[in-house]
Amino acid sequence: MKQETTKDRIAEAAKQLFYERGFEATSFADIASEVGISRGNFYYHFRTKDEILEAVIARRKNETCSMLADWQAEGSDPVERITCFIHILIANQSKITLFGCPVGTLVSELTKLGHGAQDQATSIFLLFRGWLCRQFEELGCGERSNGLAMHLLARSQGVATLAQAFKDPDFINFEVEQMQSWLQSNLPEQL
Amino acid sequence: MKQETTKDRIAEAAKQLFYERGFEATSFADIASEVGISRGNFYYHFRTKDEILEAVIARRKNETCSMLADWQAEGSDPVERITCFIHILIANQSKITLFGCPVGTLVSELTKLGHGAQDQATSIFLLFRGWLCRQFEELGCGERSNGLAMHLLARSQGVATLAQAFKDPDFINFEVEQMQSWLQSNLPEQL
DNA sequence: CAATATCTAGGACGGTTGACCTAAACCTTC
DNA sequence: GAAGGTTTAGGTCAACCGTCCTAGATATTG
Repeated sequence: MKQETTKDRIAEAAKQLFYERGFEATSFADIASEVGISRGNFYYHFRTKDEILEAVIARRKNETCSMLADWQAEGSDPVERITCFIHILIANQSKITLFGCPVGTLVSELTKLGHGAQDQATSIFLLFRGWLCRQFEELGCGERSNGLAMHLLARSQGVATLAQAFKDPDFINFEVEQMQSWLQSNLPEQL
Repeated sequence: MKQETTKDRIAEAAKQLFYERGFEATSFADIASEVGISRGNFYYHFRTKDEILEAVIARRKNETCSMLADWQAEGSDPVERITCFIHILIANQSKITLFGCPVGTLVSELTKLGHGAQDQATSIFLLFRGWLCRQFEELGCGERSNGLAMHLLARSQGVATLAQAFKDPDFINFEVEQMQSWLQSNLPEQL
């Protein structure tokens, strides 16, 4: 692995700030001061704000890919793997309570801004959807697989939105349990 | 009823624009040109942007209140009333596909901005939650009522978020059906 | 050490924003 | 139709935005 470049540090800081404050509300100056560099230097690495956004989305996509690959390796059972997905909500509980889902809120903002990068952001959702779909197929859910994947994705989004709105991390625990029992009761072949 | 004042027209236009483009991304000039008045006149009616935001939220709260009251009047059966709630998703299908849920996206943006009006916006969610909770209580769900209300609210939010992300209005129909069958299978006393 | 490529700092630019002010136009009600 | 409050139009302001430029610092290589 290469050493962490300044460009990486900028992208990482931007990722965090876009998540916490939103894309539009985050200025060059905000990111620069967060990284501890001047705005001019900043401009050397990224010429436009859209370039930063692209880098941030690419970063999130890479992280998602490797996370999904990890889960694929860990659990031999698709049910276990899907459980891994459900548990992101708990792993990121406090951040979600403060800022919602990083992907969902970004997609929503970009859509409202009419920003061209909306599709790129949505493609992160597509990664999850495709991966989940494959898990359900492996479980023998057949044609229903894609619908089940979307359903699970939607449930997660709803939980994140309400947890943020009501500033209630416990709601996440509550709903995660329900999602897991839903998963058990939706398998095609019961024991 | 009083005649529609300029102040009302401004608030209505702001409500629409805040929904479609977001609060931060909407400027005074945008609203003024939408209403067809000058920025100066605009400032006469609302001194600050926060004042407009308050008016917009108050407007949404009033609309929500009267909508809930209407549902209370129409359906004598709590199940029918809850069905009314679920069907907002279909009634606003195309707008939701374009801009998401007006309440959810606003709350999320205000939270990220650290805006003081976040609680006011969340109180719209509270109206729905309280009303739904009362319906479930009337159905005899007892202590579970609040959890069921939150669950339904979360489901709706998730559906709105994904429908917007994937620009897929049909997903709304698909999930609405599921929510209705969920409702039927969660009643305390089956026939 | 010299030469070159890479990185950094900080200032300057047009443009837009929310906010504010003043003067004119529009109603009332005597 | 005069007086006085209400509404409107449009200009001004400082602050900030994304963008761009240049000169100096630092690192790399011959």
